Amino acid sequence: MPGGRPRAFDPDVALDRALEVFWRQGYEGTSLSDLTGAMGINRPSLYAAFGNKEELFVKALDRYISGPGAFADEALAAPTVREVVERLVEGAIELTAGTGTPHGCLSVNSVHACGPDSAPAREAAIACRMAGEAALRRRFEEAPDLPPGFDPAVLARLVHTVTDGIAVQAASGHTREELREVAALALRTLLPA
Amino acid sequence: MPGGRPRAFDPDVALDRALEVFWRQGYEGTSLSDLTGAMGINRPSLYAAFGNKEELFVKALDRYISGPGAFADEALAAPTVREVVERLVEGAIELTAGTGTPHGCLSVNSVHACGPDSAPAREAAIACRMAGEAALRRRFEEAPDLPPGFDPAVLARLVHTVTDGIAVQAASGHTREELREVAALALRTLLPA
DNA sequence: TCAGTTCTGTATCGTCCGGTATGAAACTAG
DNA sequence: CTAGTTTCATACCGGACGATACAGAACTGA
Repeated sequence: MPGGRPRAFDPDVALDRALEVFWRQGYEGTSLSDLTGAMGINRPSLYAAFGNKEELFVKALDRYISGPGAFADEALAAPTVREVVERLVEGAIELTAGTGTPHGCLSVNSVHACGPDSAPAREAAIACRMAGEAALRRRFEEAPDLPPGFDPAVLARLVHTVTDGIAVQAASGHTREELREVAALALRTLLPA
Repeated sequence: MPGGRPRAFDPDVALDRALEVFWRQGYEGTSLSDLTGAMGINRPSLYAAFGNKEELFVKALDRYISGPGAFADEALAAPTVREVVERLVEGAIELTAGTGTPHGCLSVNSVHACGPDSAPAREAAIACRMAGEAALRRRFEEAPDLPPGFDPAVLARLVHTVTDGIAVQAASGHTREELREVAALALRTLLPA
């Protein structure tokens, strides 16, 4: 029972590099050469470690959700409905228009990978999005401070719609400060303090 | 001075077919074979009539704006700020989640075509979006009924953010009815009647 | 030392990509 | 009918795509 030749790269950092490329260029806009170049490995190593382009994307998406996108789950623990929404919106702005990371949202981006060969990546992104929206709805359903006349499911969908819109605006060049103004107006009209 | 062999296809119809393909599959997800197949013409005819893939996309985007997307300009003529917003949001829902057309928004979709070869298409989409947002801002700047405490530029950006979000939601499978509930909540909190 | 195993590097596979050369077909003007 | 012009249809271009075969290198256990 042997050990074999050891890996010359760290799969975790390689996956982080892959995530960064998918985030910046989208699933359809990213080639294997882009990936191997950024990951610092060659093709057979990529296939041995991550399967293929689709599986690598799914792994990168998981890492995106549990890394840069972790604020979304954490926000649900905030004590009030307003704070939950506030932290979600602010987190979305930081995620999609912050410094040091590509502009836009990997998940929103991947929803728009609708070419014939991109169905698996697209469906993985949609599944993530549905799960996030369902969690937000459940949070509102159990909220004693939900304002009267607010349907939990509709509010969750509206918040999700606004964060999606923020991601699109960030991807098309709006700055963090511009989006903060938008978020402030949305918050003060939707849930006056 | 001659006439030459007459065209065997109607360029307007062919452009509409191309628009439909770009709308459904995105710029990066659409190949020339997809286009020629849907347009019912062959490659040299496409190049002679429309230039190349990029130029064809820009022409299709123009048609999208002046056709299915014409509600956006028309909405600006509504008498009140609230009606302008109402018509924009309802038009966005109909455009992106209506029947008989692909789900999602061509312009929002194209913002996410961020591969190395898609820069021209992406920039054309962004230019369209900026022009639309600027027109909305000017409409609000000249509105006597703008509620106090509302910055015209920020309101325009927020409305645009919501319509962008609606497009993303539609692209990821939400129905027209679900989005109507979202729009109703957004409207009644943002601009109470 | 050497068989057994795993990874690396190169070179390549077949396919599809966007784009075009070429020649026949279909028209107009004389 | 012919010359000139434009479009159509086929067949093809070089290159990039995602994915892999293969051989040598680097390790473990005996």
